[in-house]
Amino acid sequence: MTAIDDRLDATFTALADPTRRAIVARLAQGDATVNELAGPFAMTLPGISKHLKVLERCGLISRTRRAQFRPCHLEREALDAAVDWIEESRRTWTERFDKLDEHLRELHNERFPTTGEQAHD
Amino acid sequence: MTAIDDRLDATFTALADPTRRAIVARLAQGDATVNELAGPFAMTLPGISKHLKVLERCGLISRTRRAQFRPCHLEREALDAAVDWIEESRRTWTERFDKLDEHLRELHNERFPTTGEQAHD
DNA sequence: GCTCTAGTTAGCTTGACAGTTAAATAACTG
DNA sequence: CAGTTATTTAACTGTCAAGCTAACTAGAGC
Repeated sequence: MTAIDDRLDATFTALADPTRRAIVARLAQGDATVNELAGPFAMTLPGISKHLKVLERCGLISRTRRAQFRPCHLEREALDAAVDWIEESRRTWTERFDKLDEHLRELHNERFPTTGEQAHD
Repeated sequence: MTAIDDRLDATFTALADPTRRAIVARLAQGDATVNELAGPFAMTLPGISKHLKVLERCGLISRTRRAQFRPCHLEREALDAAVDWIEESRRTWTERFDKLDEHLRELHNERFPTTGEQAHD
């Protein structure tokens, strides 16, 4: 329970930073080295390195080693976890309105037993 | 561009806090007053009030006034925006692999001109 | 071994944010 | 109007994360 929560904290925190979102978006198009990722930003390399560490710690990216390069790779599972959480909330929310809708329709049918089914606003 | 970015920052930041996620989850089941929302938490009311302000500022919730109560209401659009951003990254990512897949299939067909179409693993 | 490139770690400053208590506002109730 | 309930604002504290510079590690190439 708390483990999942911690992971979600980390993922949403990671995505809360525009630099990190840009990095994720870039990695969505393919793996890249740290220098390639740093290119578009007016930020020092250590800054980028820190962002990558944040992304790595929450599982959003992974890094291998190729010669002196450390190519970064996007991992979709952490993204899935974030979407799943949001969708879960949305699902409940929608369900609730479906029930309300149903309830209103029932009320309507009680009042106008044989009238049509339309219940628009 | 930056406006959307700021909104996303705010939304992901809002969702990065477990208390706020719990509040969102609770509100997904229906509107609630500040005291009702505060109930489950070992936190003072001003603390909750602050969290609600964060959620309100990024558009995740809205608040009306009914007597001395201020019922909170979940707004799905901000949730949608967050999911949309993630899905956009995922879409690119998937597209890329579809292309790779296609490429591999073509390579395979070159090598084994008349063999079957299966190219698993 | 020296040097160039790629990247990380260490140490620091600054600013934002979570949480607190105490006091203020707003609306209902007698 | 005085009192009660619901909620916010103000002011303060402690923690944590973003950014920097400077120094370090790791591998490639001469």
